[in-house]
Amino acid sequence: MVITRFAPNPNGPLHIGHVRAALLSHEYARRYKGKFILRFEDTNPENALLEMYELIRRDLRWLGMSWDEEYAQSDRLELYYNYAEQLLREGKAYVCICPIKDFRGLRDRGKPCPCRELSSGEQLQRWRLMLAGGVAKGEAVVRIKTDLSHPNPAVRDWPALRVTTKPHPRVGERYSVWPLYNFSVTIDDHEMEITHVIRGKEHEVNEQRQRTLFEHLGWEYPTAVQYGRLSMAGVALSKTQTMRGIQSGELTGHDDVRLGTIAALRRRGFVPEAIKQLILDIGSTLVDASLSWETLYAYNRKFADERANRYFFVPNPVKTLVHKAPDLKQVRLRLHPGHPEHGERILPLASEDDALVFYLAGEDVAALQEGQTFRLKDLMNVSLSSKGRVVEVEFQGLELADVQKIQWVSAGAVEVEVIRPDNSRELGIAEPAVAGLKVDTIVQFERYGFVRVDVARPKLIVVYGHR
RNA sequence: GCCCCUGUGGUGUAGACCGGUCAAUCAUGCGAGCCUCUCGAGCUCGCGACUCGGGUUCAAAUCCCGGCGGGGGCACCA
Repeated sequence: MVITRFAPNPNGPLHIGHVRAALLSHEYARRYKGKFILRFEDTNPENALLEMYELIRRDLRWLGMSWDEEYAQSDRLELYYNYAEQLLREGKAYVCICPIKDFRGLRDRGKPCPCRELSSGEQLQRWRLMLAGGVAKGEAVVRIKTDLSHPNPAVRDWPALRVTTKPHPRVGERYSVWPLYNFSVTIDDHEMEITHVIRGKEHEVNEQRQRTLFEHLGWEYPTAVQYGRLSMAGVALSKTQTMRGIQSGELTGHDDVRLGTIAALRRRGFVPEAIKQLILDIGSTLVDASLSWETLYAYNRKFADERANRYFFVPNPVKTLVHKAPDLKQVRLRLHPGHPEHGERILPLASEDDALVFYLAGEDVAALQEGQTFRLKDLMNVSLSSKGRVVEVEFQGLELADVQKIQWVSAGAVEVEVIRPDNSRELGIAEPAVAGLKVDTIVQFERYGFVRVDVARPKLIVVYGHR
């Protein structure tokens, strides 16, 4: 049976790069009717954050993933201790108390450090002292013995467990000896009977380290698949940078629209199917890929266009008077041009003296020439008389004409604030029907773009997704 | 510096393991047109690539060597 896992460090929000590991692993397990495991790799009490566990689960669920088992490595310390002790007893690991500089000097020359030569009895003694809290942070580390002539110094006698005294957000001060990444991964991948490990190529050296431990324990290494780095134009994906930005207040949170986090993408109205499809299409080549926003938009449009109802939104509105128009009170339009079953919306018309009153987008007005005929979309043709502080136009007819069509707002305008992808704000007004929109709804503002309702009350705030 | 990986159109990919069917797939992008009362969607046509040099071979995108380019790692982080 195929068993895969996604093993995030709960030290920050998931971004599109992490999702690649998760989605590929999940998809592989599901495709072969196997098992998918979620495992929190929270063995560094220094940076694990309690709120991230649920945030990560939420992102995974949102993307349509489900897991058959869930673990947190912070619950499994005794297990790691048992293996550490076994390795020390069998002479396959040792407790090193050398200053790190000295150790590296020896390692780089392929020489053993004095600790490596001690008997297993002495190793166990040191180990018990570590466990009992008799060793300060940084004073001792358990190392796995490897071939000291390995061509890559980075894999020689790598560290497996260390002392860390900071309380862990989940298990508090119960432990002061914590396993390091390569150690706990190896133990868990074997204990959980993982058959396929899918991960980024930054783990290439780690894989070599982990293989040495699998050999010591007589275990078989799972099938490993690696993929290259994923970057997005103009987006910092790094967790540390993200967390720093949030702490300094430069970013509004883990869902700041400028970020490439899943939370940010969700906020901008990307649908999970689009993200999933894109990631699966990118696949798992070892070459680094730089994703363009255009591609992400294209994937999202495929889904969003079908679902999103249409509304008129007018940024930077300019008051416009239509003279000689018939006395119309309202117009009724479809919510979605291709889906009559979505229903209709009503746009009431305002009048002032003998004229109908509209609001048009400032940019649209600026582009119009005097005398030019254009169409208030779905309503009437008009021609521009003059552009003052108020724009004056003259009614030309109701029948559809082959002229430019622009959206408009008349009576009952609703104020809308749009959060742009660079986190700047654009203000405008929309037709009254938007007042009933619920948070999270994705709609299309015609000729403007797809937006997602971020806040419904008291003021309507939407986040811009894309054209 | 040392260890390792990788190079197909603007972008993302298929093909490479098992050389010929590849004058190279699909998507996106861009251009033209059709359609649609959106600058959105849909449809049609078009543009655009095997990093370079050598070698092996009847035959190389595919195998080998070298150059150049890109990336990762060299943490008592994950």
